[in-house]
Order: sequence, then structure tokens, then C-alpha cells
Amino acid sequence: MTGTSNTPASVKVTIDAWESLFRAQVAVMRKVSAKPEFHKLSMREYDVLFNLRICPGGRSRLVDLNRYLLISQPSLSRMVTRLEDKGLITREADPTDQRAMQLSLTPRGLAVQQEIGREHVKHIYEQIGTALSEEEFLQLQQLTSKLRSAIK
Amino acid sequence: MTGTSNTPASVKVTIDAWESLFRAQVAVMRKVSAKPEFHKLSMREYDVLFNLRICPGGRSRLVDLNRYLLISQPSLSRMVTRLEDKGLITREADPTDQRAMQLSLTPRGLAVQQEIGREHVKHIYEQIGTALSEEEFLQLQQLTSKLRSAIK
DNA sequence: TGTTATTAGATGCATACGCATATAAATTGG
DNA sequence: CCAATTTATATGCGTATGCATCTAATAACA
Repeated sequence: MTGTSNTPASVKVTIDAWESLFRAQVAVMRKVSAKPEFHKLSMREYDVLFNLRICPGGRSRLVDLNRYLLISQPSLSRMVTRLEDKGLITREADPTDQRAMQLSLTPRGLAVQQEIGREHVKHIYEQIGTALSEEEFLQLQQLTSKLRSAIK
Repeated sequence: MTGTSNTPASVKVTIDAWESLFRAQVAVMRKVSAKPEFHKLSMREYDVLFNLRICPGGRSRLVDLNRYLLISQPSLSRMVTRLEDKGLITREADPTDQRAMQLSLTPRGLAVQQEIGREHVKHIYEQIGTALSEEEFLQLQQLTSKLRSAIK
């Protein structure tokens, strides 16, 4: 529970927090996107594998996966084709909906995701691990979770 | 001062916070990038105008501006050309460094930035204004500022 | 100072991207 | 239960992107 009663915040405080969050995200990503793990796969491609792995059952329809990504649906469709060609993802017909495709990681896709993930975690930790105390990271996690869950 | 003594945080707590922040950012951006203000200019282009406006003196060299963006240097170079063609930015020789170009907003560039900015702020506020209390937004701002300033 | 290394920006090229739209299947509602 | 609408994915097409590299200017240093 983050539990505080919510009178809506002022525009200024809201926007200042958002801009600060956004800029922090950019600063971290700039550093981390240059790391060697993203030479095998782009960050956007890694993000697809990551989101697919954490899906319930490790499977997802294209459109559902797309909700977690900033990329457009047609771009995702083509990216999935490329990842399929690389043997990292499979596209199977959904028995319950003839229009839909069930995506899932191949064993190699999972392995690649985990390998890149390990490196990525290491580099994120190198970048920010000492920036905040444990309690502060916990607070940050709670605030951003709450923020995210409030989005319609 | 956010003032807490910093024993380095555990990997888990750090990464959980980072992932949560990242996902919150994606969720907000997904909503907000669909808004009509980004039909005139893409979000990346707007971000260039925004960052140029808040530069000290409203001017910046290409490479310095680039540090605040996720886009690559060649892409920024070409984007600047396009924004120049649209009359929103000027590229002037830097008297102190013959290699460099000083970028700045034209009056129209400033006007466009401010117009899009106003809409953008409104939509961000609509999305997240009631998600957290005023104190929580303040905390979030402080934590993310501290996070950002810690990045080498 | 002359040579080398570094830095700023631009450009060629292959490719990934977004938008508009097509196709085909599912849902709605008369 | 059929026509109209909506939903899921794919594709055509023009453009923006990133990587590698180029040129030109500055910095480093021997």
C-alpha cells in the first residue's frame, strides 16, 4: 500500500514529476543502449522478447503484445517476421480466433532473451545501483507502479 | 535534499524499480503519442524543439543537443535539416568552432513548440494527474532527479 | 611545430518505421 | 441470420533511422 488520499495534484507538480521521470529514463537508456548486448538484437527487438517471456503462459497475440510497446502494429508484425526468420519466435494460428496469431519464444529465443537480459541487468545496475538507497528504490517502484496502474 | 545515506541497493530492488519506471513511461507515452498535437510534428521532432528551447540561451550545438535524445547523431542531423526546411530551426556557424553548428529555434519554431507543449501538458495531466497525490508527485520528481543526476 | 588523435557534422546505403489500406474473421443488432 | 461494424493481422509505399564512413577542424603531445 502506498496509501495516501488523493486530492488531484496541481498541473505543475504533475508535469515536473513527469518530465523528470522522462528525462531520467532517456539518460539511462542512452547509456545502456550503447552496450554490446544490443549488437546482436536492437533494444526494441529485445523488448519484444522480454515482454513475450513475461506474458502469462509465455504466449501472446500480436495485438496484445503491442499494447506494451511503443512500436506500431505493422512494425511489430514485420519485426515478428524477422525474429521468426532468426528462429527466436514462433507464430501459430490461434484455435479460438482464426484472425489471430499466437506468438511465443522458441527455446533459442528464450536463451537469447535471458543472455541479453543478464547483461542488461548488469549494466542498468552499474548505471543506477548507487544512485538511490534501497528504500528510495522501493519508493520509486511503488510510485511508478501506482502511476502505471492508474492509466486507463 | 532527498537526504538518505546510500548503502548501495540490492540488484533486485534496483531492477524492479527501473522496470517499473520504464513500463510506466511506456504506458503514458503510448497514450499520449496518439494525441492530435503529434500529427503536425512527431514526438521525436517535438522533443528536439523542446530541448532546444530549454537550452541555456536557447542555442545548442548539434552534438550537445544529441546528448539529451535517444536518436543517433546522423538522424538528428537530418531531422534538423527537415526542421530547418519547415522554418522551425536555424543552423548557424559557430564562431568559436568552425566545425560546429549552433542550432536555435526560429520565432515560428518557438510558437510551434509552445502550442504543442500546451496540448501535451494537458494530455499528460489528463492521463496521470489523479494517479498520485501532490506529495507523491513531489517525491517522484525528487527520486527521478536524483537518479538522473547520478548517471555518469 | 609537425604529426597524430580526437571531435563535429554530413552523407551513402541498407533497412526499419509509420500511415493508410487490404483482407479476412468475428461481433453486433435489426 | 444476414448486413454493417469492429477487430486482428498483413502489405504497399514513402520516409526516417542507424551504421559505417567521409571531410574538415580542433586538440594533444612529442
